[in-house]
Amino acid sequence: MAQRRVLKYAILGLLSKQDMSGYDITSEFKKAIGQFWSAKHSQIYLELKKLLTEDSISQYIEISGVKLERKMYTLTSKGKEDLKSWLLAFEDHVQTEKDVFALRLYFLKDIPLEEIPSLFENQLRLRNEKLAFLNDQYAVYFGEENNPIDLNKEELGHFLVLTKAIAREENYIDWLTTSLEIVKQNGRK
Amino acid sequence: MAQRRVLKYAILGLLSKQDMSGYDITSEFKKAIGQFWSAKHSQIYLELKKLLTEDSISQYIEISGVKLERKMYTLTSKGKEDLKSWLLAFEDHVQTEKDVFALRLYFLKDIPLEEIPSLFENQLRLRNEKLAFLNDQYAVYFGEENNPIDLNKEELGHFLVLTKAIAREENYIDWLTTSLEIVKQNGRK
DNA sequence: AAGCACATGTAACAGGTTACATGATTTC
DNA sequence: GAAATCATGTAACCTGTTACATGTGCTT
Repeated sequence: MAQRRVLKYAILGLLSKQDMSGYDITSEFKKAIGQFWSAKHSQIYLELKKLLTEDSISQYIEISGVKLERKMYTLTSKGKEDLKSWLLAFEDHVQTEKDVFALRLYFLKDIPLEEIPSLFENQLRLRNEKLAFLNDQYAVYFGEENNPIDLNKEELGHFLVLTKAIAREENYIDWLTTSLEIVKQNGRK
Repeated sequence: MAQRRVLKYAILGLLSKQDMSGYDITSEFKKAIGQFWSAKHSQIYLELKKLLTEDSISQYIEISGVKLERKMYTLTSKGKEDLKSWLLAFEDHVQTEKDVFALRLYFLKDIPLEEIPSLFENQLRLRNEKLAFLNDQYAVYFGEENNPIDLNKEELGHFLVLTKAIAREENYIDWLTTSLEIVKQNGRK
């Protein structure tokens, strides 16, 4: 069974930290958590509407400035229950982590040899940019703090996710570097 | 821009190795390439129909046994062109690699401390099972061959994708192991 | 003859992206 | 006053999953 309604639980999880508007939720998906899940504002507003009718969240209005309305959302007790049971569920299998670059490399034989290095170099550039961004984030939030044992539970979730993202990118870059060498040597043979 | 019609190109790529039926394509997604892209048979048959009307592939019938029809598909010259230009395209950004376990960990503060180790252990079990499967595959295809420089171009694609999948799982397992220790120590403080 | 793998298809629904549409507030 | 950001929403379309539906061929 595929994992269903992940966006629902991502939103409930964000709201369990603090009340937010649809716009705030959209912004969160551009930060740390966006490394592992994201959605566009159009989808988020629809999901919020659905969560309201399901009584998992409730809404109130805040005014910014003179008349700009921010629709703020809060978890209901049902929403808290929904979130908690989702967080405690055991996964029975890992889903395919889709990766278009790896897919393309599988079809390597149809790529002219001279085109391959620039494909790798482009990917390396993108991955290095992402890694630099993640390292910046790490420095901002955990720069001085070199012992995660001192973090509170909320910070710890952020820490684990950031270190996961960093490890993932470093591992990707290592594989790209090694593979590029192999392909170059293979081509010279 | 999100990457569009990836399934189309995955199918064209598979057909560039040899003619296949919809069933064969479905089977391929259960092997190495399924680590990076997959689809259900229902979606594959629809996509094949679409590719036929677009003249990217053509169809012929093979009979197995007495009357079981296998609809075989071949790349047309248009299909080969489509595939080639997709393989040479530069990606302008890396997409979010969705990962539900990491998402759940971000919401760690809402998980009771005593439940956390079993969540990690479940994930470790799943990841270790996957790694064992991948290592088996590696042994089957590249067991004796310890020098990828001797591989031909078709085998090289397979090699790179398999080593990528193995590296990904090893990296995941390392992070899980380290993180579980951190969470345990953090909880004792 | 039972069970499993081979083989193809459709329908309903769920999830996600792009484009369209509008207006307020802040910053320079 | 222009531009960027804040803020919310809908419509059309594309992608992907689950369930339904049917039949053949091989192995034991």
